[in-house]
Amino acid sequence: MKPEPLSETFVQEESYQTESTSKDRRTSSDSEHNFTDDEQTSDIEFDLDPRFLNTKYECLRPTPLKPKYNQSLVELLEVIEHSRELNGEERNALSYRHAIAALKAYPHNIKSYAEARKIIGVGPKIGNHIKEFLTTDTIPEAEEILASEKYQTLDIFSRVYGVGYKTALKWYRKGYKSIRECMRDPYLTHIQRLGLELFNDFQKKMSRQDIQELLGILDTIIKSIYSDCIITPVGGYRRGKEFNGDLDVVVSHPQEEIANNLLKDIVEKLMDTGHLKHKLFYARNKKDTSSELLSSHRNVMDKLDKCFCAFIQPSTQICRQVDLIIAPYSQYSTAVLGWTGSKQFERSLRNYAKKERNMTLTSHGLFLNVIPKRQVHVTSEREIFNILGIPWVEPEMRNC
DNA sequence: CGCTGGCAAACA
DNA sequence: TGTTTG
DNA sequence: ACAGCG
Repeated sequence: MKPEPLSETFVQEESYQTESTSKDRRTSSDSEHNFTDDEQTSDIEFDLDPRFLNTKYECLRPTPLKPKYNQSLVELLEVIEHSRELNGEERNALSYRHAIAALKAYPHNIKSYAEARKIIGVGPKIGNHIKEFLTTDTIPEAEEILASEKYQTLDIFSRVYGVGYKTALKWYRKGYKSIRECMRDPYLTHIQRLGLELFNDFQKKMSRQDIQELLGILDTIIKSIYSDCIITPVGGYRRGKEFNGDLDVVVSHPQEEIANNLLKDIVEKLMDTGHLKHKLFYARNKKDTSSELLSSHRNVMDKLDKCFCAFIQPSTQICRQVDLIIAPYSQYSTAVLGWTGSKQFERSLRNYAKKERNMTLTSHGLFLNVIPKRQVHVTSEREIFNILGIPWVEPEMRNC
């Protein structure tokens, strides 16, 4: 559990923590011109605020939910990012996400094109958008996107559970303009029909209080089955979001045999008690205790069980999306880490593990990529950070 | 200039 | 296998 | 119609 040799990419233990207490001592930010060195390319960050860790790995620095600076710039870039996603331009969207994540973590407002371009992740194209923003206070392309009927329609359709950009585009081309029209489409999958029917409820955000109500129910019911289950809310709720579209929960139990059958038991009970209305997605992995098949002894290659549910919230009677994930005890910490997100934080972590540590991180384990692949046993989130040699990042600061 | 970019698993 | 999910 | 890296 000791940190591996550090690659000097991250050093600063301080300047790191939730920062704030911004005693603006000489951050070079006010003096809008650096003194001498303009051409002194000797070192990496000249102009950049030294509190900012300039890296392509978002997981190495804390990113708040709401940026303190560059907020409207971030919102506009997010419009372009989303538009790229809706057009299936995945790589392109990813580039915007890198730039956005950096701006959210950046400790003051960007003041110039040159400053922006020094940030890893901001290249010529996005740099130009920022330049436009600095003079016009908006980004023309983002405004055009927001005003376009196509974007508005695709945006709505793609929010339906079971609908991605391909289906959204298909419906748009058929001339549908509303959710109601989509419901008459003759080629709906079962899940899409459900998604359309539940659309209005699923669009309603849950307050933290709403979520606490649901957690109370889950806690009571799950513990009535096995009192020593461990129940951990993850997802946006754990990252501190005030309002959430769904609730993700990781459940585990110290005894492997019990954990193996837990999902079935929980789902049955939730059905019996009338809380669970629909199963949107049910993944049950063969626990395959038959020792004959597959690899050598000690196989234990079970993956997570999970069930994405439509769950009635008693106080409001609104249907809520609740994602239940059952993890064997041995995979509990990687499951919690993996399901806490954000999506970009996960991508970054896994990419870092692979590229910088020759390891593979997934929600069901941490592996060393030697031949054959060897599992690294971990028992806590902190231990995973330590092994990867990454400074601890609070869940509330994983919002990249 | 060419390659990579996070992943696994269900449904139709 | 392609599409979608978290 | 993106950006970084080797």
